Amino acid sequence: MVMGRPRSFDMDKALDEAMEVFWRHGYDGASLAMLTKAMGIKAPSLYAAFGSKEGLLKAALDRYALRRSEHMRYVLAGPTARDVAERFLSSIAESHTDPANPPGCLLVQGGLACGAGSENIPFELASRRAQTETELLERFAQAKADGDLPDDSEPVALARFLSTVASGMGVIASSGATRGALREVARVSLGAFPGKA
Amino acid sequence: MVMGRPRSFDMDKALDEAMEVFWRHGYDGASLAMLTKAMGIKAPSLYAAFGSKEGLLKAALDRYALRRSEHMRYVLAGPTARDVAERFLSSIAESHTDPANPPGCLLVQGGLACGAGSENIPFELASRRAQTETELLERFAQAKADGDLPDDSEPVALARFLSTVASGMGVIASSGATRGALREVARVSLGAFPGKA
DNA sequence: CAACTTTTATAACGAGTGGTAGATAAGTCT
DNA sequence: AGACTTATCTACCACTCGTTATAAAAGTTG
Repeated sequence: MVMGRPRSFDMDKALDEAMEVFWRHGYDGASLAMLTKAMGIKAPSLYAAFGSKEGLLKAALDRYALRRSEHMRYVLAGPTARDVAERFLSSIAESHTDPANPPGCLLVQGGLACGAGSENIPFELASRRAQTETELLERFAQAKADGDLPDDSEPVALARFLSTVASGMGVIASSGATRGALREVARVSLGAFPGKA
Repeated sequence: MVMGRPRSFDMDKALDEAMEVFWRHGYDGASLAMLTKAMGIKAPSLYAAFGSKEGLLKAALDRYALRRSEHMRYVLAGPTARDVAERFLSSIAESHTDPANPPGCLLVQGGLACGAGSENIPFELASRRAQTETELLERFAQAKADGDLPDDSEPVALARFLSTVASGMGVIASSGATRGALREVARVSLGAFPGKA
């Protein structure tokens, strides 16, 4: 079996560039012209590699998830539920204002609302956001079973609360909120979490 | 002076329809075709009345602000700062899941990220969101001065926290979160607020 | 080298974008 | 009624959108 002409661009580098464009402009706002220019390839190469604009987004989201899974591993490894919450919000304050990336969260910036023909993108993003919430939920349910969280605590509500605050932080970060402001939100939010003051 | 042919459509009705389209599809995702169809007018009438697509958005945002100002008057009239916070979050849980409107908040759904040529829309939305935060801030600063809030409380941080939670609720509402879920988030969030348990 | 497979670049596709002339219709005021 | 002003309609503008046909280029394998 013959191999054919090898790909002349680095897929991961190209995906990082595409991720940045989607992050900054959203799915609808990211045009093929922007994407191909940022990725340094022409449209046919893009379509050969990713199938469609939506396919490219999903590949970029997969790569984004890869980054986040490292964060989440650290977050979930917190010794107590409260530590997990603290790590979760703090790491978001940092990552959402990391000057190496566009401000905010790709899963929020990517598109809450889309035009005709892109109706499923918001669902795609929402399902990826839900995954993080589920991870928190499972961690808190375990903490409750272990007696780390009080018996009257509500893991579902706590996970949803943290996930909601995280989305909110994504919104204000994209509007220019500083890292200090996000840290403050994280600190105040933690006041709603059971455990030592 | 002569008056000319009178406008044959109801501006407020048309703006309500435009608002709904922007709300559901975002600024970039709302095409002129969608807008004119929903408003029941043709493009030249739209441009004569609003100048541009962006002008139409601003007019719709003004009308949206009008609605919200009624809510905020009630919210800010709460007897204590904690009541204000409770009213704020509760009213958002209701309004963001009002079946009469698209889910979520127009100021979030409208566009956190936009394409080329619409770069100022996110700023426009952010500045309107900031207004609500400022109103809360002023109310809490007053509460602190009155001794309603403790001396060590931070009105800026509290207002920002509530505003962030509100944005987060907008995000999860647009992803299909139920009214019950939003109420739960509101209830948990209130735990971060100083005052009686 | 020659056969084969895949990627690349050029160029274009039809559809849809926001926006606008130009003509016509519908009112008001003298 | 007739002059005047403004709104509405039809048709269209140049442009961009996501996507793709075609053919040349660049490798690997026999």
